[in-house]
Amino acid sequence: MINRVILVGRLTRDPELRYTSSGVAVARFSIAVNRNYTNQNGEREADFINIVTWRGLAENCANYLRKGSLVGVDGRLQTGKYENQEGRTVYTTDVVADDVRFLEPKNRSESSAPGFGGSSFGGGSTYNKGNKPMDDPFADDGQPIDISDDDLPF
Amino acid sequence: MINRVILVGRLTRDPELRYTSSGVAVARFSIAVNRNYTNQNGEREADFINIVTWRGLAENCANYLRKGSLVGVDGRLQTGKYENQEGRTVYTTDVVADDVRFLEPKNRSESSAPGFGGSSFGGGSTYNKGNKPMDDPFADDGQPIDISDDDLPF
Amino acid sequence: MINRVILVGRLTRDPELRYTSSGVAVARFSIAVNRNYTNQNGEREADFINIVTWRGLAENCANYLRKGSLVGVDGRLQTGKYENQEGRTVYTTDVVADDVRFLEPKNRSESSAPGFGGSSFGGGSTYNKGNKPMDDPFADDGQPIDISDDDLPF
Amino acid sequence: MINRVILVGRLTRDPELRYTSSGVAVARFSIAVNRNYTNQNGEREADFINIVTWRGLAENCANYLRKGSLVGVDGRLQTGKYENQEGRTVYTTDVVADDVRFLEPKNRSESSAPGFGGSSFGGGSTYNKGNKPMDDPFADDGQPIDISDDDLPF
DNA sequence: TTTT
DNA sequence: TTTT
Repeated sequence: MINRVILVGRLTRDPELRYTSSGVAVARFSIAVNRNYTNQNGEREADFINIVTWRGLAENCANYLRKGSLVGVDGRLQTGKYENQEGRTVYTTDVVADDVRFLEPKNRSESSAPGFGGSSFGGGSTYNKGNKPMDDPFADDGQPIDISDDDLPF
Repeated sequence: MINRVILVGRLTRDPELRYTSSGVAVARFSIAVNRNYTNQNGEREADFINIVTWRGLAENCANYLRKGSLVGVDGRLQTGKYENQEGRTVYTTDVVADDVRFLEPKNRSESSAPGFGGSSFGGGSTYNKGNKPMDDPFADDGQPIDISDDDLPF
Repeated sequence: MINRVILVGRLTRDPELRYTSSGVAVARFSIAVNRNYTNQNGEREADFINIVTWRGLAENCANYLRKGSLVGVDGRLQTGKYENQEGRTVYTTDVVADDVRFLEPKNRSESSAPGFGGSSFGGGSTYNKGNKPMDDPFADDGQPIDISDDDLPF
Repeated sequence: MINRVILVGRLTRDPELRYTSSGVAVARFSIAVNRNYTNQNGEREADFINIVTWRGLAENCANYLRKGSLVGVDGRLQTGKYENQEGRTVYTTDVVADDVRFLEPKNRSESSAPGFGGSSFGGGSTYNKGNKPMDDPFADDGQPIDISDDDLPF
């Protein structure tokens, strides 16, 4: 059925990259999405949403995103549950991203995220085995960086 | 910031209608959104998402929706937390709906949801105090019922 | 960049199926999306939006959808232009669908769309060459039919 | 029915502000939304989408956005038609924005958009007659500027 | 467990 | 009529 989520927000921490036992990359991070109003105390609140990305997109996120990075996320809501230490069921809600866009100009990222842009795009990754040319994410034009995973079958 | 969720799914239970201490209606329900694939066991899984609606929309949902009703939801993700009985922090994620659309023809709903259509649209509600005519939600054309809270062109 | 459109509406005519010179299926249709308010004359207006689908999804749409079918569409906006007979530039805006969901129970479709459900799902199609089992679109539970194209690389 | 569009793109020109005969502000502009792939010639194409905003949001867009500004748009598709000079029917598709977010840090906008931030927020406007404090769009934190027309929690 |  |  229709299940679509689109968010713009900032990473609350660096992405965490893992690999499944079968070698598939998974990156997790959380973004703060500021609400468009201030509360009774004049404070701007935020919603904190967990993002999960897979495979090439996961590796790109891990390589290029840092705490504070502004991103656009296009994905789906996914719920789950597990038992915690006390045997209580904990319910989870994540956004599984189909696409993550880096919405900051290159220079800002470089200055504000030390050690950020060191690795080449997809370096050390199993990504981009296909026949399409890999775009340079730090293109000459200062436009938002595309870290899509569009070309892959799943 | 941008925070948008669009879902189509079925209510897992009847909506629960409450009123805040200041008299504002709030309806809560959960919808099952079937995933578009089957898992390893050939089963179709679903995501179960909590929906919150306010004011006139809440009352309309309470009046017209029942367990099993097919709806379209347009809203925003909202996260929160509270302390449970053991003093553990529980994190919550809900969709606060701006709009809920009833996606079933009148007749199906009547037969499958006994006692469903009894009350008049918005009856007993503070809704529709404005000057626009209230549409009959069970229109003559079998088209989806609109139970929006936003009756203005802009 | 982020470009996402989600619509629920009814087909204004049967889908039109074509094939590109390289054999790729394309289906086009238009849906009417009723606005959630009535105009000054008490009429409910609609927006009429052109939908384009490709490959397996195109064939499924052509096989299963008819004028009047209620669908959910998840896709992207795509603009283009061409020269008309008088040499004037005509600008076009379409939604290229990633996913189309059939939002009607099996029985309603059969009665209201004569000749509709005759062919088997994907019959005569090049779709589903992959290794995933094909779901019966007319499942036993009256739930909306999934005609996704998820498993394909583009 | 469900009709939702979310876009991130850059203005192709300065917004054009008009007022209806009854004094309602309308701003129009077009944004370029880059596609997430390059075409056969290695070029990155874009979709060019017309945005319409009303009232306070229109005035904020006119005050704060310029050609090249990066924005997030949350709105609905609206189609129309008119007769051109030769009596031909021209079909139009616009996005009527519920919300527009300015996705650039303050400093970048200042340097790249000369004369941009001169007027005070909503200056000369009928907007913000309500009782909520107006947020400074150029806040101290470099966060994206909120130029919403919906300042209420629900 | 929260960003700017 | 197209942005970076």
